[in-house]
Amino acid sequence: MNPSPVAVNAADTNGTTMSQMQSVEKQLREMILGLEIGPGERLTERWIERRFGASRTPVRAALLRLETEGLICRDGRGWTVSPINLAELEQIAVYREAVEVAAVRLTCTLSDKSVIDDIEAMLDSCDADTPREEWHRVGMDFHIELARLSGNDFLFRAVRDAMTRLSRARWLEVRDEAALGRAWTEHHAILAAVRAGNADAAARLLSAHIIGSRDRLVTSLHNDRRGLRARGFAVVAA
Amino acid sequence: MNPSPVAVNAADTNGTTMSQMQSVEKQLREMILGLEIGPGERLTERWIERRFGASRTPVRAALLRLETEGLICRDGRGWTVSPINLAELEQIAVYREAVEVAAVRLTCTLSDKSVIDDIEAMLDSCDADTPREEWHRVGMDFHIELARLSGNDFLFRAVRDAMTRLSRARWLEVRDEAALGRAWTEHHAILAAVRAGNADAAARLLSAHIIGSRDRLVTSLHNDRRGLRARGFAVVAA
DNA sequence: GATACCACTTTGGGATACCAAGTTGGTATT
DNA sequence: AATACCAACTTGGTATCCCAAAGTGGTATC
Repeated sequence: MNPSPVAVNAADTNGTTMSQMQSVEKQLREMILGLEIGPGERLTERWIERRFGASRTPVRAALLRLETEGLICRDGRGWTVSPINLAELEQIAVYREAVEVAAVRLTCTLSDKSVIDDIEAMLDSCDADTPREEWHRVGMDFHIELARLSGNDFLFRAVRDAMTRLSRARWLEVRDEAALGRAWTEHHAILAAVRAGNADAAARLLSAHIIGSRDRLVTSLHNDRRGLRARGFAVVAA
Repeated sequence: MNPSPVAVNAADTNGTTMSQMQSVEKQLREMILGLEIGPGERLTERWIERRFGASRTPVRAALLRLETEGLICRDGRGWTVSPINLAELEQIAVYREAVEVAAVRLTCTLSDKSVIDDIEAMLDSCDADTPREEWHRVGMDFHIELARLSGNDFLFRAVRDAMTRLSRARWLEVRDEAALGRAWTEHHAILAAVRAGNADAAARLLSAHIIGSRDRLVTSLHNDRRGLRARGFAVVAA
């Protein structure tokens, strides 16, 4: 994490040049989500300026946006990468349960079930050789894409934002292979219920999946609290 | 809406001076929600600078925040006050139903029911002499405060933000006195169910209330579409 | 009269200068 | 050695300046 005073002007997938603000926002978000900047770490606008070769105007705009995402928070005067907050993780799970269940119930009423195939293909793209990072991403995208199918933008954004907030914690989790396989199985079961148009079953399975994941996540983080703190990560107890 | 080049540095309830950014954000939000700036109207950073006597940095920060609230949106190059979008209103109602029902179910499990009294008192503070504007505010705050009781910050914020987005539309609605009384009655019925700890009943009543309100709101706006457009308000059809 | 063209204005994006408040490190005093 | 104090530095908040691009209006040409 050494400042390199080199302007990096990223380009989006269309090849068009992003604004400095978007560039800084994107890169900083990736550094935070990728734990290159640890939870609880202090941020100064000046450091970000030098690190990304941008001036303060786009840096501050990016910080404001990341604040609304909950990835950083004000620390009196100054900015801090949001700590991992176990109480918050539990609350998010309840929130997710509400919006994801509502979304999946909507999705079950859809006539066109073919879009389910895309999600199933995404799940099946993971096998024993797939790196953990990819499992992690697919596990998140499953929930996000499933919510997108509901057609309700607010439910979709709620799920996407909640998964973003959970992302770092899920990555920190000391997760054994069995847990990954378990999630994979549960995801498939949920999809099967959606495909059958069985809203009640899909809702029940999804709800149990979310709450179960939460419990394992919180337990895992709680047990590994010391290890995480030793790595310099701020973990706030529930 | 004439620019008056006078710096207005508002103060918050603590008497401490707000930053320019907060001041601009607050005042601009009030102008938008109060329909002093109509839905669909164009905004320029320069106009806001002059209007509030602030410079561009705080103005741009305020605009970024209001964008995440959905009150304004980018218009290519430039900003526009978000139009009233009937399709969006319908989606928000589904979103509200999900989060508010989840919140009220949590609230029903609370042991301390005395906090319910505060909300009931708020409802009862409205009578025949109360101005419409106050009825409007209390009607929104009922839902927000009920969600706050759940103790879940994400559900609370979701409800608060959704109500903010609905605010302008509800204010535009051509609402007869009977509808106001109807909402008041339904609010009381919901509170009674919560007080009795009857989560299923509370959920059912709240759900019906939200969906019923949505249908009346959308119908009202749809019928009055021409009148609203004549007032210069952009209303996007569902 | 219609249209192509060009100078001028306005706009948002960015860079930088300045300021007040808060830290920090060193120094003089006890 | 402990402490009170002060100067220099750092930081976020703000104002201002510059720039490229998009819009605008007038004009010359056909």
